[in-house]
Amino acid sequence: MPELPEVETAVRALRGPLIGRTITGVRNDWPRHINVPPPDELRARVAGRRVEAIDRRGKYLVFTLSDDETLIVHLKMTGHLSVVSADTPPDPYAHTVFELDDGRELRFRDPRKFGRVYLVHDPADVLGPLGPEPLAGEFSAEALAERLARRRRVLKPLLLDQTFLAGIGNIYADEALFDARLQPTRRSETLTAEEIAALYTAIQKVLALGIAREGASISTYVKPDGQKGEMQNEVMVFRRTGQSCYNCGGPIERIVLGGRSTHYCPNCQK
DNA sequence: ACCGGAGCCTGTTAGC
DNA sequence: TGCTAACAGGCTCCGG
Repeated sequence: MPELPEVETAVRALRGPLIGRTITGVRNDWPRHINVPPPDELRARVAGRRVEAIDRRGKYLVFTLSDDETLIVHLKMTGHLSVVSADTPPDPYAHTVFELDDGRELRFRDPRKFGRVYLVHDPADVLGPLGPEPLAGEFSAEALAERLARRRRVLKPLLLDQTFLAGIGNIYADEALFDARLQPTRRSETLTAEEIAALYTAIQKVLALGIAREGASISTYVKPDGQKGEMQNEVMVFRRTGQSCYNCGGPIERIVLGGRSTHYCPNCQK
């Protein structure tokens, strides 16, 4: 469920309680939650390591540990990270738990079990295939145009392709396309220079707004402290099927593209 | 290169 | 109200 703004919100909230802490142990009741290495090896390599930095790349959380170890977490659909006292009642959905040296623990709650944990020496082993960060300074409208020129794809699935751009998911793809006034079914090679500029601006705008509002609590997403974000109040089309477009008053439509629900205004988006 | 469909999981929601 | 089917903010693999 979490996309770039939700993951960024989690990263910012976790730095305070985690940076400087030492991980003393790992519990796991669903081995497939740990992608690499095998759970026993991960436990051995993580124990005694200190959390030195927490960053985000696309939808991944990246924990830089001491001794050249990097812990990477992807929340997928229902993942949630929180730091709580170790005597907090156990959570049956917290399939992977990192015990800390201050009597607290980092819980990776994940009812659908799609999330994954990685421990690597080289973060590129996991993050290598990702496309550019949409909010990074070096990502320009020209860079977007250049990447678009190399693809011939329907816009919506292209925006969801993490090797094209990192971090956009279903909410922010629909919202960016509405803001750019582009039909989700438009093909990437048909965009004019003006439309590419509008898409570039729209992507930056909706992602920045999502971060400012600390994520969209439309389904199950909550911040690490359990509180809801505010981005759900700013959504123009996502899951507004049948409701009135805030721009023209016409009904928002829902179609399926690339197997994903897609919401748009057929009147405003061309 | 790109597209559609199945699969991974389980909880919630929509519809009859 | 109750049951069932559809749906879910992600991503990978496979065949065409």
